[in-house]
Amino acid sequence: MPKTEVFNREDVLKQATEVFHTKGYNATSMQDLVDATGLNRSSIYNSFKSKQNLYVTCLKVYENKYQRIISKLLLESNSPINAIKSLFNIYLKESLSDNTNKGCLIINCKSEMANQDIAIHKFLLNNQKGTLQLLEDLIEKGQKDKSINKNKSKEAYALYLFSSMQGFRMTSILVNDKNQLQGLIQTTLQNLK
Amino acid sequence: MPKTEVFNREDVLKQATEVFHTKGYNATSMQDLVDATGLNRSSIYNSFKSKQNLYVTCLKVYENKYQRIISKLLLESNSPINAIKSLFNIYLKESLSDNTNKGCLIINCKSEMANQDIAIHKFLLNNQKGTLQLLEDLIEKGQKDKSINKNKSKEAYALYLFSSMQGFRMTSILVNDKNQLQGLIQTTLQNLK
DNA sequence: ATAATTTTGAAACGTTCATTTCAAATAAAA
DNA sequence: TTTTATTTGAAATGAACGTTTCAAAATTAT
Repeated sequence: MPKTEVFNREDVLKQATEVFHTKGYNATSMQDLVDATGLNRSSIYNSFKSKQNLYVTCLKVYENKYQRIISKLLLESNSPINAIKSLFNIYLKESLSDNTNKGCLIINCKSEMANQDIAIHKFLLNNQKGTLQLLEDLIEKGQKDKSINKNKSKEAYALYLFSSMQGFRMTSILVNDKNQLQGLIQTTLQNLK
Repeated sequence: MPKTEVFNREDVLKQATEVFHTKGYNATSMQDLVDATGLNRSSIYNSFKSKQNLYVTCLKVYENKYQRIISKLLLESNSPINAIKSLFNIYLKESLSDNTNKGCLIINCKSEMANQDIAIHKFLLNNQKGTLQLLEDLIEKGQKDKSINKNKSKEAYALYLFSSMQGFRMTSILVNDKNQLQGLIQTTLQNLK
């Protein structure tokens, strides 16, 4: 009986994410989203409820994308330390290919919204928890196979890497030199060896 | 002949900075600034030209504040590595005492505005250049007095610390546990020893 | 075909935005 | 005290904001 959605939800979210990523939440207007997606205003509200809800949906899609990337990477890597290195290299590659220097959507979100919106605050806490857990598991393995030293606990190293990744993604907004960024990754990881 | 400004410019900038710091640039309205400063709309425009110009002025005041803190700290510290440690500890202290978890004004600015406003982009580049130069000088001294190892060049370690500081300040937005943050500083600095 | 249900388009909602205007108040210099 | 330059207050500017409304179009099942 019902007429069904004609647009491709995945595409629309991709386009909306691109806008939020480039301009941030507050600088993105509903008109920007209408223009970027080609959808009608009311279709957006019909399908995504509100600007804030659409934003959170984009965050989750973005989060999922990286979770899939990381999972794949873990399977491909022969050792935990190489998996970590590959992860940094993905950030490096993305940064170098992004001419608009947008940085990371989730880090931008944290900077702009963490203390302003409780739903987003919750999302960020959950994202952090998951990332730390994943890193802890990796480090535990690395410390067992001796590719990572035992100077610090897995919890300490996980937080270190979590923090380093945020630093790297912030740094690579204004530093676009490949050698410098590769050096930064090396320096960061030398701490674990 | 002229009637002179009655308000205290320093106070007004402090109040405006607080608003920008808490809400970010785009979420801060002129009304917010009027409310926070107690100034009249037209007085703000008269004295600060525009919202964007006021924002940049606040950024510069904030930057100066830290430059003064760091200078003082360099004089007080007996060694470069301790100066660096003290700097991280200042960030730690600020983070723990900031119940609103605002993060760093300049990092928030980079995340929100670096790719949106060329005047701000320029400010950020200059800020980065100054910070890196200061860190390089410190590291050079540390490598001379052997408190910092020579595994990497002073340029590489300066970028590492610059990046680590950004990571730390991002991390401390959602991690408020003193022990964890102290551990993070330790882990970060162990790399230099 | 018809009925049922949803999406769509266009316009309008009331609010808030950054900025401007301008006369009144103010204060230093003459 | 008058002149001169500036700051102030309050109101207004027009544009943009996020969201709602609702009739028309569209699509599927009967």
